[in-house]
Amino acid sequence: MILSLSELYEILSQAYGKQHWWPIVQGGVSLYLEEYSQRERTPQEALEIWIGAILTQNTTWKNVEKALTTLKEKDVLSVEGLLNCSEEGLARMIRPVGYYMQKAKKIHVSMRFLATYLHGNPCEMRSWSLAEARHALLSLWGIGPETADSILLYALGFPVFVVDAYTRRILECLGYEEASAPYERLQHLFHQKLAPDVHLYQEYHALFVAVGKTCGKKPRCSFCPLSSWCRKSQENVLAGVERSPLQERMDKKS
DNA sequence: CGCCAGGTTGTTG
DNA sequence: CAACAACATGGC
Repeated sequence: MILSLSELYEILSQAYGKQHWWPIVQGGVSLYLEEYSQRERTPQEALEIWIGAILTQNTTWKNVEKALTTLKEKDVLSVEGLLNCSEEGLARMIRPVGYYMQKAKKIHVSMRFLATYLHGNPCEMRSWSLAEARHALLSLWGIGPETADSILLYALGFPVFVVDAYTRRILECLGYEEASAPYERLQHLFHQKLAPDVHLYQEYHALFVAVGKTCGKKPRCSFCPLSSWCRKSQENVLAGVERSPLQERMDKKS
């Protein structure tokens, strides 16, 4: 039998502990505070999460941290502040995240939306229905399903499950047929099997990222808490796919 | 030097 | 609708 989604959560939760997502950047470092799960995000925090969700598209968080730090130093991490920057100027400030021209434009599009429909306050979206809010986000250029759901779940506190590349990879390793299904179908699987609990969804997605880092395209099965349930683990050990850094150097020489 | 990272959009069969 | 290119920096 394959692991149920509830069992999977328990295993990851015990292996990695509380993740306290989504982080807020302060003094150049990311803070993962317990209080985030005990109160609603402030408008300022919600905006930072919104921007961060765009910046982190196909990029490491470390680079997003740098960009957010620069935006704070320049004191432009606000709807008005960002709209007062030219897209070129904004692009320069977020350069480390890559795709900076596109992302600068994406940020402007979102900020114009916030200024026009929400008085510049993302938290006002909490009075919308989940369906309306999600539809509005997806209509914005630069916001796809994962970014929309990250904003809904982490900035606004809607009970939506965030699906990402790691989610697919892990589920595939565990033998789930749905792993390659379209985004909404995979999301439906989680909504169907788990209670609509915001805190659970926030932690669960963060845990997928945590375990996903040990199970990249270079699997490190010996450090993975899922190895005994994982299809690939056995194959990798037998086929010698998992290499130590030393072995990898040897491979390159020959 | 090559591959990859908490995706999205536009183009093509 | 699936497959693919383009977008681009930083870390290992």
